[in-house]
Amino acid sequence: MLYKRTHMCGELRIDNVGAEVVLNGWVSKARSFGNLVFIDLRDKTGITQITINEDVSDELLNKANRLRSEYCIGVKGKVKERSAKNANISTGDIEVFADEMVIYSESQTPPIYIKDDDNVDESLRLKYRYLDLRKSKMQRNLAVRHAIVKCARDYFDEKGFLEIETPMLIKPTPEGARDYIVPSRINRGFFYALPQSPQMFKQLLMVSGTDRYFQVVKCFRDEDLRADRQPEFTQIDLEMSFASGDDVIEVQEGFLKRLMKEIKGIDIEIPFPRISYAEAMERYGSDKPDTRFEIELVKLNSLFINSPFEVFNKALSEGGDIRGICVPKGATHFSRKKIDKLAEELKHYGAGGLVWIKNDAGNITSSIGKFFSEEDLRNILDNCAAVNGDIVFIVSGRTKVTYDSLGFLRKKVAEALGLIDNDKYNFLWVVDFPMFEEDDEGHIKAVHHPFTQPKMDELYKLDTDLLDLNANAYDIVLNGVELGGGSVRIHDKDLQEKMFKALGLSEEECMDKFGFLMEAFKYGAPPHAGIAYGLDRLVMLLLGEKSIREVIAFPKNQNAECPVSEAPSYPGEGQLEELGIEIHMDSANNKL
RNA sequence: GGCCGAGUAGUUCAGUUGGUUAGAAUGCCAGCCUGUCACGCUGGAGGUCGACGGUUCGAGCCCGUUCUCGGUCGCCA
Repeated sequence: MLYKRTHMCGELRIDNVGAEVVLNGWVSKARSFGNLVFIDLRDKTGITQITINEDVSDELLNKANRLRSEYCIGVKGKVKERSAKNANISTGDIEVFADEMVIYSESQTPPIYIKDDDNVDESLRLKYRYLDLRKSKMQRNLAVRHAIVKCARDYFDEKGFLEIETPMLIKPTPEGARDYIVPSRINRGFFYALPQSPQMFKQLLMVSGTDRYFQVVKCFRDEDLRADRQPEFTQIDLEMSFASGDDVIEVQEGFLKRLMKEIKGIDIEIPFPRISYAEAMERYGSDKPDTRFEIELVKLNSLFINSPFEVFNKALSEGGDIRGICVPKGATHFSRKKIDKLAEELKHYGAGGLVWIKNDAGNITSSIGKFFSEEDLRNILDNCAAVNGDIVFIVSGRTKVTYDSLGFLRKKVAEALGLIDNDKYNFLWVVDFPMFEEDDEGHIKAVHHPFTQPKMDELYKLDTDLLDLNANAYDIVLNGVELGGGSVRIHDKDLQEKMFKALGLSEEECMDKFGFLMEAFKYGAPPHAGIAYGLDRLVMLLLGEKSIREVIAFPKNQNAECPVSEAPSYPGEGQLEELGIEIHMDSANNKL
């Protein structure tokens, strides 16, 4: 039996009093007085109180007394005004007096509570995700995600973009992140890869004359997980022909402005500020700076030439730097113990130690007090614009170490001191990324990807100073999180070949990996540029969530497993045999 | 792979210096209850203290190993 519902559980209001209604949903809570039973009936829209007493029939009352949490039921009844109203819920003015009720299915005692502030262990939530998703917060998160995607589709449709699907089974290109590999039965011994991004196909679409492409697309990377990183994630991916970087940025600012208005009801100012990668690193120690608070890095090298503190001398003589940050009103907040703990955390970033100087009510103290006079210490404080009550933290070492440590530290202390305004949405373009960087083994690799066009006026550096060459690339950053990145692409075959060569790829490798793109570039490729957003991160930020798992229906756990279905699993001998695949048992983990 | 944190009832947690039968809240079960909405009252069930090993007269607690989960660094063109 199925009752055809007339309303959702969050809909009925005082105006509906007197109406005969039918509701379907789950028992959120049953409160029984024996001869009077109240049911909080829940669906994704809210809760309606169902009232059942002995006036109708003993059978109905008995059935009501059998109800337990999460039973799935249908109710027919009449809307009445409540004698005791509940201001906490939207339907609190009314209740439905049940005439009939059907129990669609019973429920065992659920392993997690279905309420928003339930701080149950995350692995339990993920295992019983279908129960977790019954929470109103999770339903809201899914709805907001939908609204964001719809907004993107509407906006880009209006701007002349076509949503076009690109293949999910593509050629493995083991550059950068690890691919997920899919065996082919028809081509035994050969494999597809799941795309890390639709990059090359969207460029082919530009060659195809599609002009403006976009796609809401799943992407896959077989790398370790984080709170903001899942092995399968969704991008809003787009590409524009005959477009400069500025053209792309302008369209995106229109999108993000509209998105913020539709989703958050906030008017944000465009155009967004733009800062260069070099400036972002120098001021914030990060290529995705959170600009909601003022703390900035200060380079202090010149203050410590031939200083009595050997550690700083060593850093300078090895070509490193000394940088500091001033934490306003931090002098009393940071005890020795807290500072030691921070120093310990900074070791992750390669910092050998953390030097501090406090101005506590005019009283200057410092971890390097015995090396410097009070006058010297005051001079350092002045250079960091520190005033009474402030504390200055200083890190020395390789340039990257000072950036990474202090970039982390400025965020850490801002959080600790409550300096971050959570209602602020600071969008920011970071531009002029370097084209190449050196990894630890001294290999040259692309910072962005090898299809990124260099700054054309710096092109000569391809032959002289690769590491000094900047890319025509841009990242969109919101509140310290990289929301997306894009670039002007190379559309010239010769330049693309030069890029591959600079990356140390042989002609043979290039043809094998990227030959089809190079081939396409022989037939009139238009200048083009694009960008891709991490949808999950975007939704996370707009909802104020700390993890993208909160905005993904069925996320993977830290071991990249699906806790609901228990993927991945062993495919079975038959399948493997058909694919011509043999598992070396000693290399497989002990789950086999 | 490294580092940090966590693992005790279905769930969230407490558990003192190593000492009798491991507690609380909530949930669950039973009974009573006609205006609750964190309903109330009475009673009850529920534990391999993640696992293994060691120290000890005695281990939830100390030591070692290991497993699981989360955070993070490496990694993420």
